[in-house]
Amino acid sequence: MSYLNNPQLSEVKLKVLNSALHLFVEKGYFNTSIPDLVKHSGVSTGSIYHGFKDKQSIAEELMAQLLWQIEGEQNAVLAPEKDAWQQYYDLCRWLLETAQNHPHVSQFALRAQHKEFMPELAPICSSKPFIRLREVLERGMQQGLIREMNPMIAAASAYGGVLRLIQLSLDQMLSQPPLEYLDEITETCWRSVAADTEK
Amino acid sequence: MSYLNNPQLSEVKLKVLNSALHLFVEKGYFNTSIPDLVKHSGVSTGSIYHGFKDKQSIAEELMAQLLWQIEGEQNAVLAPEKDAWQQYYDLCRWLLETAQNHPHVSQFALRAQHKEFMPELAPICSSKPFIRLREVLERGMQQGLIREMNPMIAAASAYGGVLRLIQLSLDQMLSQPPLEYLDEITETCWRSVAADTEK
DNA sequence: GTCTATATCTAGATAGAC
DNA sequence: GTCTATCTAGATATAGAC
Repeated sequence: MSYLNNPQLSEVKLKVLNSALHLFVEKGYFNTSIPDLVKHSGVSTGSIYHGFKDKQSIAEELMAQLLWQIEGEQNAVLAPEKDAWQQYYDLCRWLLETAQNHPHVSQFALRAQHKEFMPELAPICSSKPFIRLREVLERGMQQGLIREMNPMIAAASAYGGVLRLIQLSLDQMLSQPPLEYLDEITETCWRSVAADTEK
Repeated sequence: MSYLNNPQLSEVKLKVLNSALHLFVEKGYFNTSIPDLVKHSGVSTGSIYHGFKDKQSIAEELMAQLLWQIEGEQNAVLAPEKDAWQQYYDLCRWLLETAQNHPHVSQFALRAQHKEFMPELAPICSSKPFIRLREVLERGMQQGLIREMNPMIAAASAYGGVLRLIQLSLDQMLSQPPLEYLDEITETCWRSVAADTEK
């Protein structure tokens, strides 16, 4: 089952967007020509340009769809009654799951240099899903589970390790699939921001 | 003073490489044309192609020069007599310094999707400087300053936060220049891998 | 709405004078 | 070694039949 499956979208648009996700990640946006998309998707040039204004708008619609789907999944993962540690753990599991089961999605959302082909798009780190990652840590500070500190530092430290691990995984630098490291990486990263429980 | 200044290189090659660094980061490799390089460097098309085989080899030589220079600086930073914490701290200061004083260098080395325009280049995380980052942590484990754990996890956690902070800085998401966060981010990230000194 | 055929343009790369 | 002028290929995008 492919990741993109918004029933609002026509069959051809879905085909094109799925091919775009595949090819943009495998070859890069600029190395992917419209004829490449035609070949991979089975949709003709004319139909592509009937559905999309130009090549850039394919990337933009792809990004919008992915963000929409990511946001939905993230909301489903976040159970408000849990404490900050549990929320953090669940979010990290979801991040690693996505990297494992839909590596192209992670790669496009996290690694692509969007500025180069979507100049007016806001950077991914100011997107809703990234903001919610930070919010979990801020709740953790209010709960006393995380020590008081600069929220940006806390976010960089708590999620930086996990995101770095995902990048290493996408670069084939790990011997195991990413989820294998879930407990070890979350416990390790959490220590960096956790309040001292000793005293 | 520009970052690239290897006296082995001819004046024109240096001009071209410095312009390439600037333009590849500002506009991206694929959005930078040879005429763009001509305009920015003041070197003519003919001279560029006299010095370089093709556009790709400009990027390759740029990367090679940067890695060579980075490796030299890293060696100068690493004082072998210091303990692992001090080495880690010095390396992080050097990373943040580079991001602050030569953001284009950090951006090209850390963020560019090299695979897309230099297909046969090894990923940056398997380069010598990245390996040395990991070695410092392994020495830390031998010294008992870092708890025993998967070296990849340790590296992802200890450096992931710092690298993440650098990315946020390059994305203009921080209010202060990166070096301002040096102590806070290193102490925070180090906690994640530090051995328990209590017992 | 979907297709094929094609127009147009710009990039990378070269030729050849100096 | 450096320059200008130019070639050529392949990309995006369009036109127009069905």
